[in-house]
Amino acid sequence: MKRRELAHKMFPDISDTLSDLEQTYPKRYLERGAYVTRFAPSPTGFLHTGSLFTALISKSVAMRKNGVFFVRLEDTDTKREVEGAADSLLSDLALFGLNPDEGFLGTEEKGLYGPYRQSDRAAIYRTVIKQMIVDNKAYPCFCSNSDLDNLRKRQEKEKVVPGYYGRYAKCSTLTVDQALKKVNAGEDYVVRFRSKGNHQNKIVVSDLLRGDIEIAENDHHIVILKGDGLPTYHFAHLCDDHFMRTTLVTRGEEWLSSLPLHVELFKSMNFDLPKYAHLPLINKLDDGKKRKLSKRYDEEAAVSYFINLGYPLEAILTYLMSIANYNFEDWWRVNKRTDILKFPFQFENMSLDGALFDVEKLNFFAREFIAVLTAEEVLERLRDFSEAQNDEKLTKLITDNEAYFIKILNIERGGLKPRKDFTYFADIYEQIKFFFDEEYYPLFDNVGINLFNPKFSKELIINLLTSLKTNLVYRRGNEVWFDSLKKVASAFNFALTGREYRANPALYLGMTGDVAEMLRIAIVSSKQSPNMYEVLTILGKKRVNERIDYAIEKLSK
RNA sequence: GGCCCGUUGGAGAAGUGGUUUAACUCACCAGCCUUUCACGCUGGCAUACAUGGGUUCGAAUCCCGUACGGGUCGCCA
Repeated sequence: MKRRELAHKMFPDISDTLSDLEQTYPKRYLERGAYVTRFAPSPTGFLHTGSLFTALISKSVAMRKNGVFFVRLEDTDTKREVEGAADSLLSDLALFGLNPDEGFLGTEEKGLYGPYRQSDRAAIYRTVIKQMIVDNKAYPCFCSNSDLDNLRKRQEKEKVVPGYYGRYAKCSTLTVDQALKKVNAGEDYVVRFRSKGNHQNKIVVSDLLRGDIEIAENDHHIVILKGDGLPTYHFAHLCDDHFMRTTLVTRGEEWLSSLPLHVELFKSMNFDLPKYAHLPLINKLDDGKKRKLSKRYDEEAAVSYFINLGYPLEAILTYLMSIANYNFEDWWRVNKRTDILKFPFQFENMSLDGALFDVEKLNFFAREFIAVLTAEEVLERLRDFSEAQNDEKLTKLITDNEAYFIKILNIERGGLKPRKDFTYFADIYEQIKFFFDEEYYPLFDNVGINLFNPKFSKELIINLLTSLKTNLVYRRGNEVWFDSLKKVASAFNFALTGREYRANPALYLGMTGDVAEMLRIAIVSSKQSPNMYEVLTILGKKRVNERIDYAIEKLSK
């Protein structure tokens, strides 16, 4: 048989058969209703927010019924491969706790269905293709790039669908002898799938999210093996998801249009078609228009953007899940500290149109998340963050002042109404740095000194601060302390309450709040701060007085 | 352009023919609380069912057309 000769000539190294592969990669034993899903990134850059979304859902679905979630590295595009991308993809995935049950893990592989890196699977692809050549389901194509360019131009002129199909599929009509001759002559070739489809026919394909979709049959003779000997995505999908026994393919909506092709591929090989869930894309609003998040233009497209700002990773997942399932937020409200993978994600509860990425909502979840951590947990994470960012100054500061940090982070933390003022970890030190003298003094020089209300004379402020220094009562609680402040204010003819002041502004210089503000500026160099009594207690009377003295000194100039 | 998917207030989104004068969450605004901020509470904003036909006693919900948005048409994935 001539075709066998051709196949052997093209793939002399292959002696295995399809049934060998079937035996090597047997069907998996699974619980009823369990899914085998996968995360299949190509190492062309950092983890994309959309990929994380897909991975989260794949993992959730697999976990539900003791299925399998595995990672396969799709590294067949050698031109676009980025050094180190595979490792960072994997480490980011691990950071998010989306640990695979099996697959490509960087330095090693786990599982019986490997190799899990496509560049290591050449023998498998070649075995399948060899059989396809024998069965006349595929053929070598000798068209050059310029041949294809010309074809496209011609088709554009003729106003027909561009592509290699039907009467345009020149090499599909080559006889086996002709092909053999070219191969023997050492001509370059790719391998194409011989489609039997008819574009006029409609087929029904099924998607877990969208239901049945009526769509034209594929009739394109797509490339399945590239000139470099590596498979294209479509063909790798066929071989890998069959022999890795994937039962549910979760991928972005952009793949929906190639589904007819994939259906034909599986059918032609008599492989069971996996189920598909084409997930909505995450978009962003750009100049009033909605568009897919783009790696190149949108900083929030790369998960690393949020990692570098120190967003709690749980919050990112929480946000993504809130996009994924409408009933998630209800669950979350009572499970704020529960592993998100415990949430029963369901495809039925997913909306079909791509959501706009909303940083504000992410910030909300992030604040909520940090607010329910203990001070120890916050510090632990702050330390991890500063180490990850190579912030030696902050790292050392934390190491040298652990107990102090804990006190600071404990202000108004805990209880039913915790303070919610940290959104991400890069934010924290900025907000609490006034607690450190080396930060406070320059801060007061640059900022604080200018914050005093011009309504009051410097002399008055100095006198008030001086009085506060000696008359404030610490150690007996917030109430007593604030009473002592009121007493000072009152002695200087400030109204006790805003209401009294507003009723008779002519009678007073100001109100207690004004005095509190002066003190606050002198102590924290800002008009805002957490509860002042707590701040003062943490700083200690000695340092408070030093700061007041400093403010007085500066005001006197 | 062909094909496919989608379309409920600024964002996410509930709703599957009558309980809808359309939930809920974020954002925003106001008031309360309050020594500031944050929290919390109360209220509000937002002319929200793309549009035109049809089916029906009745449509956000079913059908058809149109518009708009997105995706895809590679030896990229």
